[in-house]
Amino acid sequence: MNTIHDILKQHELRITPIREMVLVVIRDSKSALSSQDIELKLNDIDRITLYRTLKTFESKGIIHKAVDGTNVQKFAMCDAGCNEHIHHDQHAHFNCDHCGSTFCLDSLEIPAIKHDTGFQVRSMDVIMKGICADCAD
Amino acid sequence: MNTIHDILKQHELRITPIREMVLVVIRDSKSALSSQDIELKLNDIDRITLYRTLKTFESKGIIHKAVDGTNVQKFAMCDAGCNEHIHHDQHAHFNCDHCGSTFCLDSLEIPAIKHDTGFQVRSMDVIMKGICADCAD
DNA sequence: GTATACTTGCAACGCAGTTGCATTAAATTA
DNA sequence: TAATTTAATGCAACTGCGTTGCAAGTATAC
Ligand SMILES: [Mn+2]
Ligand SMILES: [Mn+2]
Ligand SMILES: [Zn+2]
Ligand SMILES: [Zn+2]
Repeated sequence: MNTIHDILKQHELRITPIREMVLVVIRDSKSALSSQDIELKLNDIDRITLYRTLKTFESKGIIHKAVDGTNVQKFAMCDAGCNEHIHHDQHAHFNCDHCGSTFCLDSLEIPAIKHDTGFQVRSMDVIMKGICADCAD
Repeated sequence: MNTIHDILKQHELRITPIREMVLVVIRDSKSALSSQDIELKLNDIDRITLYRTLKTFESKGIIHKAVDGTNVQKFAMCDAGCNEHIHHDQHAHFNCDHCGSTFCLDSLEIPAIKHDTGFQVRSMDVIMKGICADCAD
């Protein structure tokens, strides 16, 4: 099993109360979270420390940015296999027009799109917009 | 033919020197432009006026945002058929890792991606990252 | 030409995110 | 367990992109 403690260890990060709390919040969320989302769930966490914590987690392959077309960064857990060197989070993201939540669509297969345009594609992001399952009810 | 003058008229906008200048810059650019990009090409244009001009153009269907995964808005010309009510700019965008330029890939067909996830998809953005044709040389 | 409605320019502001630096705390070692 | 080392934290100040309020200026319609 992968406890929060283990995850931090595995990525060679010091175990601190802030890191544990932040990682718990991200792990237990169904949707990707912004820095502010997390700030609201954790009382009295320092804004700057939180930004730095997120950057650290991202660089270590613990979390990834969920590109959703808004101008606010949102983060979600990475695959188990991600690390400092390799991020393989090639899945689409869904951003709800109604509630603003952003979800990872891990299960969704992104087809390699053909192109003979002279552009060398190295990675791709797919952003879907619409109404999320919760808001559809 | 569609002169700058005509485009503004067709979208029921007053003809002003600033609007003409800004639209010329956007029309003549191969890549999507940020507010700052435009500011640098036009001497002494007021920052705020420029932002408002871009918003106006966007709302009228003259230009559209080129979603490129950066946190800076970039704009490019719309299809001839876009207007106040209908934007149909459903094409991928390419953002160069090397020079940072963003290009519309109008010719590129975006396949409807299958999904049985409970999410109602209304629109989609595709962002490709890599090396652009110019930087590949 | 005059009236009207829209556009422009300036100042001040809001918000997400960053940088510098002193203080504090986790891990290592003895 | 205590000393040492190295990294994390917290505060202040700052940057950059974009917005809002308001007074002055200008394009358009009559
Ligand atoms: Mn994701
Ligand atoms: Mn485009
Ligand atoms: Zn929703
Ligand atoms: Zn390039």
